[in-house]
Amino acid sequence: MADGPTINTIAERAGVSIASVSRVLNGLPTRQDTVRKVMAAADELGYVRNAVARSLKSRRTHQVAFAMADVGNPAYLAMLREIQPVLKAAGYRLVLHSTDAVVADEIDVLHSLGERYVDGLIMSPLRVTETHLEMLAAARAPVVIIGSVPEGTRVDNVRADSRTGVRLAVDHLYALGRRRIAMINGPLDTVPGAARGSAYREALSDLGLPYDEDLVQIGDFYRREGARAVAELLARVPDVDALMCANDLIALGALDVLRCAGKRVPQDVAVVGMDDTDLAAASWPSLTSVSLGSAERGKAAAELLLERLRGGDREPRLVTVPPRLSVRASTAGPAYRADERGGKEGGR
Amino acid sequence: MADGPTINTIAERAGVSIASVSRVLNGLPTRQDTVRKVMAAADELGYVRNAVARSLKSRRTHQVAFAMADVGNPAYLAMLREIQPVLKAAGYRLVLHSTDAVVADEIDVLHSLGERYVDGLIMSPLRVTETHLEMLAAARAPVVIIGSVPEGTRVDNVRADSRTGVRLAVDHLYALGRRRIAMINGPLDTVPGAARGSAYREALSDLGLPYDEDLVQIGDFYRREGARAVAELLARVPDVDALMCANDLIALGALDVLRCAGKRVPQDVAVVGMDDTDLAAASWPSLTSVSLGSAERGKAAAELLLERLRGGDREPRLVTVPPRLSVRASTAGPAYRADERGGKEGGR
DNA sequence: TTGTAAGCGTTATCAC
DNA sequence: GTGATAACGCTTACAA
Repeated sequence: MADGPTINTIAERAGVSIASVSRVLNGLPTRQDTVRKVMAAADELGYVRNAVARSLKSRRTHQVAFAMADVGNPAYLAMLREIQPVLKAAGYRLVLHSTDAVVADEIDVLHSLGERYVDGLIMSPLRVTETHLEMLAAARAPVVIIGSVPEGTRVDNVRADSRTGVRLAVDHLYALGRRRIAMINGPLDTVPGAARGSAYREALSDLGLPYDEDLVQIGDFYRREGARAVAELLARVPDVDALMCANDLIALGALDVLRCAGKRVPQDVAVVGMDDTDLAAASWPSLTSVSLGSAERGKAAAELLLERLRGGDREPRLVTVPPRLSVRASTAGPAYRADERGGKEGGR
Repeated sequence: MADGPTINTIAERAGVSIASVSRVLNGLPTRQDTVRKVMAAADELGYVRNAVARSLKSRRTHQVAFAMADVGNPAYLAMLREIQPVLKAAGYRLVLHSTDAVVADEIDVLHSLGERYVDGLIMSPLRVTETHLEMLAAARAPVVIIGSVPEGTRVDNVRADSRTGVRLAVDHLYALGRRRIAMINGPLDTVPGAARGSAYREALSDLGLPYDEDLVQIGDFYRREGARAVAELLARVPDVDALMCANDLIALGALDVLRCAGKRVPQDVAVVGMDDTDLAAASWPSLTSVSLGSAERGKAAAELLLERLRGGDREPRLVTVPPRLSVRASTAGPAYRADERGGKEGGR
């Protein structure tokens, strides 16, 4: 692990100036003879360009940061899976931050943009505070936010349409004859929690169903929390006939509890998840889920950022990705059709 | 997005030299008055240290790369989930590479270590070639390999014990009375494929069972490939009574096919997966799976690397993580006990 | 305690 | 074409 060779080392060995070395290395017009000498020296020394020095000079790091709320959530991983190859193809490295949905950590990431160790940032905050907005406005590098930001925020923004998404699900449940449709949500002070909660209310009202507070249970976006929430709900409303869960993890928790409680899914209680993650296709019964287009959002975000990095000094853009309902056994059963499975996975 | 302030800007504004600014910023002994002036100027200007310039000077980037074979494989994600916080706590950023198990990409990553954009690398190659070994030997920064490397390779190495892992599974199946235990494996030229294949053979022989080539089916480590492999196997050996699958994705594919074929799991065919990913707990029937300690391996790798980065110029170390069998419904059913579920998930 | 100046490894602008 | 030389933004002797 000795000190690597620099252009100085090469220059000495090749008997030319560092300027010439740099020229050769960058393919600028140079006499053939010089080229040969430099290349030979570089080869022999096993020279590799120092990325840090280049960055200092060029003011570009060829790195992009992706700050996700939670490395454990398959929905964010789906984004990551799309972001990674897009950036890679464009010659950018990916710096991964996990903020664990802690606001302070997100602010940290935003602040650290000033350190200029990345050329841009894709961030998917669970909550958007005043501080977020201030820092966004002052950001010294382009940022793309995945998730809704307040109107008028001057930032590239990719969002899901959870309103339509929830409506797809609720309409589906309604069409199946369900009338006591409960909502198991995450914290209401999160962006998705708030959006999905109000979308549920709206969807019910559009169907002419009453909004019944007893049918709403707030937990958190984890499986165990979901299970707990559903247990509470069941105790309170034993005759619930459908669960609209704010994400797939909650829905899996719901399945656990329903099974324990001896409820049949979907005969007694139909269950819908959101995000349409790999888990939805793998679970039993396989889970009907609303895809909010995590993958597409990731891809769109990466592309917006690249565009910006390529110098586009355009107006901030808003991309909205349409939702899609994947109907599976947890609502459409009991007949289970094998061909509904196996369509979602991809990776090893 | 104007040019940010530098220590020069601050120095001017505070009426001191850049050296003083640097001193204050680094907490070196300085007169109170100077400290105040510098801090005030820095505050007003919204100064943030330039990480690139610091790195060039200090020769440390405070970045570590993790090169994983496949962002889509939950086993690698489990590693990532452990690696991330360990590095973060130590003040390192995580640069994520996905090599898609392409050897050339892995070599690229190894090569790019010479660019010195990271202080170290954790890599989990699916195949280990001569080139890998050469580049490892010549690497200009510390590397930790997750996965087996040949004896004598001078590199920190964290490995799973797939031999014991496979044995746990095969013994379990044997104890359940299964005698026609098939192996559904991935490519034999991969590190895990080779290890798991020979471990299967050994486990059988130790149990006094014959090794029957008909019972071995090679596919790939994906769900769909797993399904295909199992379909072929079933056509050839209809009376197989147990499937030892080389990973959970393959096992999920197996479940798909068995269901289609009208086989009951586990009554007709018992199924065991490997890696014990989240999917194993979520699937139906829930999947008995051998944990090879992905999470622990990730953590161990991160810790080894940090130790090395902190200057330990010690001998290369080998850490082996013990496997653990998680018995679930796909072998122990049909009785399904709800408390077997919900124990594995964690993230949102 | 403070300022001057020399790097860190590049790229890029000059004269020659 | 090529070689000095000056940045890029920072840290750190060394002098004052």
